[in-house]
Amino acid sequence: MLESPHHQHCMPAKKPTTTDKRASLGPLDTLIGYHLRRASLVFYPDYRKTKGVRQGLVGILSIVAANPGINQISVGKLLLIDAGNLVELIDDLVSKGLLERSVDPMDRRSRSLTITAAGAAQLKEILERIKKMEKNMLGKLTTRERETLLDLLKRIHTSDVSPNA
Amino acid sequence: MLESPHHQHCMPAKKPTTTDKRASLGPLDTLIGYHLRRASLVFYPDYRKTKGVRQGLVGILSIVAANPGINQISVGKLLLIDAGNLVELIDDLVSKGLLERSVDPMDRRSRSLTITAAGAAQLKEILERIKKMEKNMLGKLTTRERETLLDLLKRIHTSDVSPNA
DNA sequence: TATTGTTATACTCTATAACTATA
DNA sequence: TATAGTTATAGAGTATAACAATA
Repeated sequence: MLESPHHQHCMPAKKPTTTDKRASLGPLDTLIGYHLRRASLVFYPDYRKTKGVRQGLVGILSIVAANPGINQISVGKLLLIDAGNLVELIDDLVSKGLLERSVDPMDRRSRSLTITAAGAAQLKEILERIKKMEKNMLGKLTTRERETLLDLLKRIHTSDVSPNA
Repeated sequence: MLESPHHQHCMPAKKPTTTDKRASLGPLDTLIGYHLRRASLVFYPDYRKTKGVRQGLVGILSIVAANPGINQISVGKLLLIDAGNLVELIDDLVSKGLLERSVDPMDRRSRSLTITAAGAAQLKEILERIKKMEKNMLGKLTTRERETLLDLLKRIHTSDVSPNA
């Protein structure tokens, strides 16, 4: 997104046209889903700028690091990534030497994933960058507020409810 | 996402393989960005299921309803949708008879957008569904917690900070 | 028969750039 | 020269389905 609407501050009161930027969101402004999405977008672009890392890659590295030998299906379930879409992501990490994929001798359908030394090093580096970035972006929140936010978010997405009405 | 990992409850303790679903997220679990994204995904699919409405459409209708005569650039800035990507979305709404688009006589470059009666009716209906859905999904939170969440989210994404480190 | 992984495909979302018409 | 809108294109993200190997 190149043109973010965050320029109100240092602007010399541009001549208001029919549609100035003081325009309102209308009822959208009352929807939690909208603000959740919007807040998550604040973080999203920087994930990608961080060393060309795509959406799932940090997640995959983190999970494999924490669960050596985990298989692809399990990783996908944790990250809500479809098995079919996971294949290329892991191909990518394997080809970069960050992960190793081998047939699980206990169940030859499964691929046993482990992180390499290079993968662990890269994960560490990326996590440090992300942490620093998050600290920057959450500067307006107190420590207590950040804890509250994390708690509320977890309680939302750790729900079993999958309403369809 | 067909296979969500929300099935722990009624399952008769499946034989644990090398990689059971009690696997951990690792350091990912400490990142606010991850939990924001994850929580926003809880809401996202249902937006789309609601009458085949795509990502931006509810937002566009809501903004045009609140700001009759607004132009496309302004709508795009409010929703962080690129001007080029907005065209087809508005085409869609116009072709469905939900919006009207006309040349602004004061500035013939601009397109003046207004919502139709059908558009207003549909917006009202969709908003009611979304509100109901949100109430469902936020059932675990008290009213006070919802207010807190909304406040924290707004403070995150209403930031002027766009860190690049 | 069910599960793991793979391939293919299609659709949405996002990003970039070139172009027009107006200002 | 700058802005509003349009068109085209390419890349990610996501969803669906068919298939092989294995259980």
